[in-house]
Amino acid sequence: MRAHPAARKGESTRAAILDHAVKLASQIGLSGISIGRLAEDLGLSKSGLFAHFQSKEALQVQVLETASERFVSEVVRPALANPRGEPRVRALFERWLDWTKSQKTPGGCLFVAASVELDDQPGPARDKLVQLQRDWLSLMANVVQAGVAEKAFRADTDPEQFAHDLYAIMLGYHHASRLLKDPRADARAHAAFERLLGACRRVRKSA
Amino acid sequence: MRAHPAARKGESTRAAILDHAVKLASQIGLSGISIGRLAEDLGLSKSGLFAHFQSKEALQVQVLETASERFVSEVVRPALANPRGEPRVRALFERWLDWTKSQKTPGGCLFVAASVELDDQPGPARDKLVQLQRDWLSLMANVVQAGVAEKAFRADTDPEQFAHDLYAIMLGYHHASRLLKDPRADARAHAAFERLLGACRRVRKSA
DNA sequence: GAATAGAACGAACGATCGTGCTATTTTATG
DNA sequence: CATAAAATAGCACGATCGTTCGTTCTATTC
Repeated sequence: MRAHPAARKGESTRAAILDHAVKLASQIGLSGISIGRLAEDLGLSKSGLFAHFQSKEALQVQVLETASERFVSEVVRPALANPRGEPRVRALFERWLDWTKSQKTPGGCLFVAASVELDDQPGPARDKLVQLQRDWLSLMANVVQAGVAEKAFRADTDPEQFAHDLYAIMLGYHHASRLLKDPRADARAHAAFERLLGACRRVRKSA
Repeated sequence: MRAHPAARKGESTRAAILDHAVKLASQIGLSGISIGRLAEDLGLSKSGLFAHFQSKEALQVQVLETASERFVSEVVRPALANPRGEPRVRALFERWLDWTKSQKTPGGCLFVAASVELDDQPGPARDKLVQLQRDWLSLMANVVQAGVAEKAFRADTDPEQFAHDLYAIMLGYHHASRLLKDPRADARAHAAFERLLGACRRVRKSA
């Protein structure tokens, strides 16, 4: 009677929907994506698309999850393949920069957009985002902490402050490049990064 | 016949509308504010409120202008009253921080929200915002430049980079405090600021 | 191929959006 | 107080929103 658990033709369309939704959300925001717009773009019916999710809220959460998985595989995992200490931190930063410029999110980093959008809107989407951002920040802090343990960085380095500052650099880059279209945005971000990194190197190049 | 140019009872309601619209926009975004919502909150009719502006787009632009005027009178002008160099830069930063926490914008800095929201949406609102942000950044750069000219800061200080980095600190603060509700957000921002300032002080406290 | 479960559709719902019109009320001026 | 003008209300419009329902089409399994 009960069919074997198989049967997953709709899974591919679900993936296609989420893929496009991530793109769209990066441009017009998480709450900006509408079922109707998504359906039209993908050549589906509103109701057919809606059936894949139970609500728009659930869709938004899944959009965040999809973006997170992609972030892990494109930024985090490759960066962690680098040797501990400065190379790993540098790889994190560079891949993070690339992620922001990725065509997969033509509107810039989805998390940046969602962070501002959801900061005053309680609900499952906000909760999911906060969790993801906390994870990301503590991952960065851990990477820095490992560098300190290896004596690659000064012992008085505050890993959490480092992670916070690195995030701020990213936000500054986003602002300069996406809103202001500043051609020096890249250089600005790198300069800020080098200053941050320089402040916690062990060897003080004294005078 | 033609009444003297006087007659300005509607001017006060217009101000009240914009005042509330700024509050609202800081929480739910510039495009989140709806005519109906504004009218209901203020006890006006949709059409009556709408008549004060020619379009929603015009309303958004005026919201930005209103916020800008307030920013100038609450942050910029008082800060410029401080002596050139470090005190003035420090005042800018502190007042900027206070501005973000102001009850007048319960959703955090309106410009931060609008920056992310409008970065991919061409139109007059975006144009206005870009102009305001450019003005603000160059004002900060000028203040730093004046400090350099006065030998308060190192001669090789890049004023525009400083302004960019200061903005990034602000964005990081916003992220930490508003989204993550991090109680250390304030301390983090101040630590970052001191590091930024320390890097361009003239006297190197060598080893 | 018959039976069955999953996927997609079409139509409709109540609500809200921005935006016009036309009255009516309120205000300022003579 | 009368009058002209400005400010606001009332009503309606087309569009779009998220969501539901019942049906149809398309796979999968026997």
